[in-house]
Amino acid sequence: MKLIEILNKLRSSGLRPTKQRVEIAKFLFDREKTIHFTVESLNKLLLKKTSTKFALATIYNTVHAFKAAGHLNEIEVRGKKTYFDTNVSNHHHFYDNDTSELIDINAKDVVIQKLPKAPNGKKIKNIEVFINLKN
Amino acid sequence: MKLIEILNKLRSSGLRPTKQRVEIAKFLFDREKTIHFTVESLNKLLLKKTSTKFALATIYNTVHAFKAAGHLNEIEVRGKKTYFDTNVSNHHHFYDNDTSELIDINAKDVVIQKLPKAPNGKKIKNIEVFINLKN
DNA sequence: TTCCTAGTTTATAATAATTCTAAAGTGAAA
DNA sequence: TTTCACTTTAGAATTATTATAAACTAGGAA
Ligand SMILES: [Mn+2]
Ligand SMILES: [Mn+2]
Ligand SMILES: [Zn+2]
Ligand SMILES: [Zn+2]
Repeated sequence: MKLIEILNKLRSSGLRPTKQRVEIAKFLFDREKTIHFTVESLNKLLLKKTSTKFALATIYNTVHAFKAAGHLNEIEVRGKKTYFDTNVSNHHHFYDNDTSELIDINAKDVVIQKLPKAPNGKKIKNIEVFINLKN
Repeated sequence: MKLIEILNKLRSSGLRPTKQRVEIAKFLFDREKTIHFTVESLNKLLLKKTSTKFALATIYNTVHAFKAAGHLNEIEVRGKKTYFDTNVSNHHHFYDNDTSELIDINAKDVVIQKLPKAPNGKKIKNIEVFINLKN
C-alpha cells in the first residue's frame, strides 16, 4: 500500500497526518495479510518497529477514529481486552483460547442454511460466527 | 424447581447453602424461562426480590462457582460487562444493541451447511452464532 | 519566513468492571 | 455447646479504558 493511500486512511478518518498517526496507519494498513490486535499489543509492536514513542491515549484515539471511519472492526472476545481487526469485510473467526489468537474465516467458507426470524420490529444487522478451538 | 434441586446446584458447585447463596440460586434457577444477566443487574434484581443484602464479591464468587460447575454460561458481548446465561445448553443468541438484551435462539433454528476445517492440530470446540439486531 | 491557532500528544487522573484481602461472622460436625 | 473451616463483607487493588488539561506542532495566513 502506497504512502498516499495511507494518508488517505487518515484523511478519511478526519485525522491530520502527524508522526504518530502515520506510523500507526503504516503499521496497520501497509501489509499483505490483515491483522488482529489489542491496543496493548499494537503499542508493543509499534515500540519494536519504530523509534517513535506513543502515549496509550494516542493509540486509543487513533484506533477509534479508524473504527468510526470503517477502516477497522472491533471484535469482542471472551476476555477483558477489546480486539481490533484490519479486515473490515464481512467474515468470521476461529478463536484459539490457548493462544488468545483470532484467525479469519472467509465469509464464503461458512454457509448457513437456516436462520430464525428476527424478533418483532427488529431486523438482522449482521451475523457473526465464532468457532472456538481446542487442541 | 424444588428447593432440594436448588440445594443440589449449590452442593454440586462445592458451595455450602448459606442464606445469600440460596437466595441467588433460587433467583437464578427457580424460574420457567432462562435468564441472561450481568453481575450488576443480578444484584439489583436481588435487592428488589429479597430482603437480604449481598456484597458484590459474594455475587461474583457464587456466579463463578456456578459457571465452573456448568450451571451457568458466560457470554461475551460487545461492551464492558460480562453476561451470564442460565441456559447452559448449546444455543445461539440475538443481541439487541439498543436494549443491550440477549435473546436465545434454539440450536435447531440455526443450521450450518458448510464450515471451514480447523487449523492444523486444532479441533472445533463449539460454534457460537451471534445475530446482531437493528430496528 | 514568521505567526497564529486549532488540532494533537502526552502524562496523569478518573472511571468502571472485576478480583483480592483480611477481618468479622456463621454453619454444621463432633 | 464448642470449634473451625468456610463465608461474607467492606474496602483496597488491579486492569482496561476514557477524560483532562497543559505542553507541543502542523500548516494556513500574514
Ligand atoms: Mn469483561
Ligand atoms: Mn472490554
Ligand atoms: Zn478478522
Ligand atoms: Zn442464552
